[in-house]
Amino acid sequence: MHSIAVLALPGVVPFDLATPCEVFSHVPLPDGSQAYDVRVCGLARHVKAKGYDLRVAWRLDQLARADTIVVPGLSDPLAPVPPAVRRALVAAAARGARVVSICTGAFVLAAAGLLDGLRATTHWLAAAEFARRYPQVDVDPDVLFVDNGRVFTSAGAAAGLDLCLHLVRLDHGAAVAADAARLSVMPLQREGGQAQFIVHTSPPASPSLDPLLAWLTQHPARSPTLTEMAHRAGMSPRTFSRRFLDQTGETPVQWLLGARVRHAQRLLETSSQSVEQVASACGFGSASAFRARFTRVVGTAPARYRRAFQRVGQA
DNA sequence: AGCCAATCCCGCCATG
DNA sequence: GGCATGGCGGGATTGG
Repeated sequence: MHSIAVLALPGVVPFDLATPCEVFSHVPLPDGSQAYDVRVCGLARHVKAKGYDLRVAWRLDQLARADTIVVPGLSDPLAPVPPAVRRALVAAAARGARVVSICTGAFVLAAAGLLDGLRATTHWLAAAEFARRYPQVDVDPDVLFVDNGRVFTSAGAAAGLDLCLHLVRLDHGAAVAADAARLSVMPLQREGGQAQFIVHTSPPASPSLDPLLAWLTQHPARSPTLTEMAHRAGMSPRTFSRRFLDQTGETPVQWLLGARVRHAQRLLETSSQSVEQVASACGFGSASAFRARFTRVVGTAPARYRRAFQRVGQA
């Protein structure tokens, strides 16, 4: 089983600590077993966290055996990193372990020199200070996370969730990741997702679906057939269907419908267009088809959804 | 609700 | 043999 060590240093942000623990602890594989063994480790048994204290079960030696090491954010990112922690992180990276930071955890990775010459991200409020302290790191505060192959960094707290799900997808495929995302009630890819994270691993040898997905999200009213989409992606329809399922966890038409409904939700929330106008703006041929589809996916009819959302918005 | 035509999806299998 | 591709057929889904 893939082992994950989550590093709880003094001043750890509980939210960032909880994110990898929760996500990786609930990844059921098709055979019913759990995909990951998660262990929280610290320098000492007692760890002072932001807001409350923790008692952790494991020590720093876990970093020597874990396949993946996650470093959550610290409430004081400028706090000096103990030499023992730096050494353990360097050794782990040297033996090929995957190293991941959430939020200001990037400061710890940078202090260990693991981000030198790489692109990285951190919480946007800390990005300027980060750039000042570590000019050898190329920091980009405008993405959810950065994938450097063995080293991963994510922006503010919620982006840690995106990154954890990204790792599940790398390890076990989009279908398992989609299940994990559903357990977290979290979209596997956020709206407009491709531009929000950066992957710096070697480019895929085969043609990618990313340009097509970007084009589809930019033209929500188009209704391309599967054959058209396949042609646009440069593959045969049969191969396109397979690759699409592998990469997104959904079939092409399922994904397209989901994207349309998400777009419709946003229009209902932010515009005053009629339901009929929203329907056609989202590529539905008729308002009745739109209403039926929307209701099935969201659980609420479009007009009711808008009223409910506007009440929440005023509160 | 139900009908129909179009389209999609996915197992199967031949091919390279 | 393993592997990805892509054509085919028919049961499932979708849209009108």
